[in-house]
Amino acid sequence: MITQTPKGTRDILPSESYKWQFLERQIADLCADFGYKEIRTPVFEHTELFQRGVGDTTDIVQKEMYTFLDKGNRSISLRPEGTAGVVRSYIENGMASLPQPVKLYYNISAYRYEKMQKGRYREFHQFGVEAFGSKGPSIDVEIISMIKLFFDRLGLKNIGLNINSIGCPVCRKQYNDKLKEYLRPSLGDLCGVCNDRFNKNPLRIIDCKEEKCRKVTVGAPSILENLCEECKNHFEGLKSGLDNLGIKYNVDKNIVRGLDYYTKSVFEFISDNVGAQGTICGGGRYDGLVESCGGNPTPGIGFGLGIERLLLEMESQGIVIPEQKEIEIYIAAIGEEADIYAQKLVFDLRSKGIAAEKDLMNKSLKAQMKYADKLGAKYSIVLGEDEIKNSKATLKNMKKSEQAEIALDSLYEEIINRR
RNA sequence: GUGGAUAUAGCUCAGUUGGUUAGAGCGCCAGAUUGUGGCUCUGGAGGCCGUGGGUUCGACCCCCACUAUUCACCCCA
Repeated sequence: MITQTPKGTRDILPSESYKWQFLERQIADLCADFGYKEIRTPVFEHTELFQRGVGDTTDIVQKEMYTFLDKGNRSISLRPEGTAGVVRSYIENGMASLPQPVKLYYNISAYRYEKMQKGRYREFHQFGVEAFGSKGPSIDVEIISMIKLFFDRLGLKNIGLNINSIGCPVCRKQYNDKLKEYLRPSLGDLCGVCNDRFNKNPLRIIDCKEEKCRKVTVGAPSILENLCEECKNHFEGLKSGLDNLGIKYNVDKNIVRGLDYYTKSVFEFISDNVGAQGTICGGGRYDGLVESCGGNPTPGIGFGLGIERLLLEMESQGIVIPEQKEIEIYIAAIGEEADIYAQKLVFDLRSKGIAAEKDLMNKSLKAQMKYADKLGAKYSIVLGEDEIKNSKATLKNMKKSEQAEIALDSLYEEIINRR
């Protein structure tokens, strides 16, 4: 059907769009306070970028990307997340020669071919941040505190923060070997997917929800206890930094994140109101990503925050978002002459920044008043022959039902004075 | 990819053991003595009853398929 949006997409109608605009303003303010500048990258990139950047072994790349050949026979993919494009841009535009760290944010749509569910769409929107060049835990703390403040400003409560460290390539390799050793005898008891994971990414087995796999992994060595000295110190630095800011967190050894590029710190903000898709925000450090995409070795960290899920959470917490500015004055006109006069009056008011409306449907006076009421106009005036002849009219306060005689050429001042 | 639920007006939903012109509330439009909204009343527009087959004298209702929506698994924002 051509009168239906494609699966997993939807229209954002005026009854919703003001909420999005509100969040966009909040995001811009937040990022200004933290010194993050906006970056806009293309909706599509070369498929190889995501294969390299997000990871060949991930579900996202293997089965969820919108990939197609363009007319020049290039393999193109719609972005399934925001980080890869930003990393590409960092390298391409030589941002390594900018003052470090480079702190960027974006507010984008992203695309994944997934089965629909509450809080999960094929076209979804993400507010994300990426910071390049800083390897200490202090920027990890900054980024987490930024999200925390964002939620606080929106009035959200009870959003849990889980953190973990998944180590660097060095200690993760050692840990993986240890884990494989532990799991090898019980390989037959693991699910099929985990048998695949055993060679590709054994860390993910810890995260498996299958009952039989959990049984096997109960006593498995944890990555946290097997971090190298540097990673351990980094994680301690993150925790004490959060303590210092009074940010509560829970260490969850099972957070692994589905994207391959993460190293050291990973974190997620969780709600139980959104349904099965409770992760409102997820992120972490990716110290090897810039290099593996072809840049010089550069540490990085970032997060992605799902706008749809955020809105669901705000709704379930009963948070009211202010609507667009109301119509200040409705000018009702009777007859053709008055209508022409009203057109000019409305234009003059609008030119000066006053939201004004007039009839466009040839409605009766009564219907015009009704319409003014539905628009939520604060004031109305009625223009007929007499008013135009005398240059005077009655200004009516719609809420209080009070009326006052005013001169037409002082209408602007009268409205301003009543604000 | 696996499993469940659902599909009637713009929205939220009724619709009798299968029976003749398919209903309500909200919303929209217009009126209720000629120039003033909200409350009330009256009227109107608006439905291929998701699509296609089947059973039946007869299907919104029963059966099958498809499509779409939705929830969960998985994955993730």
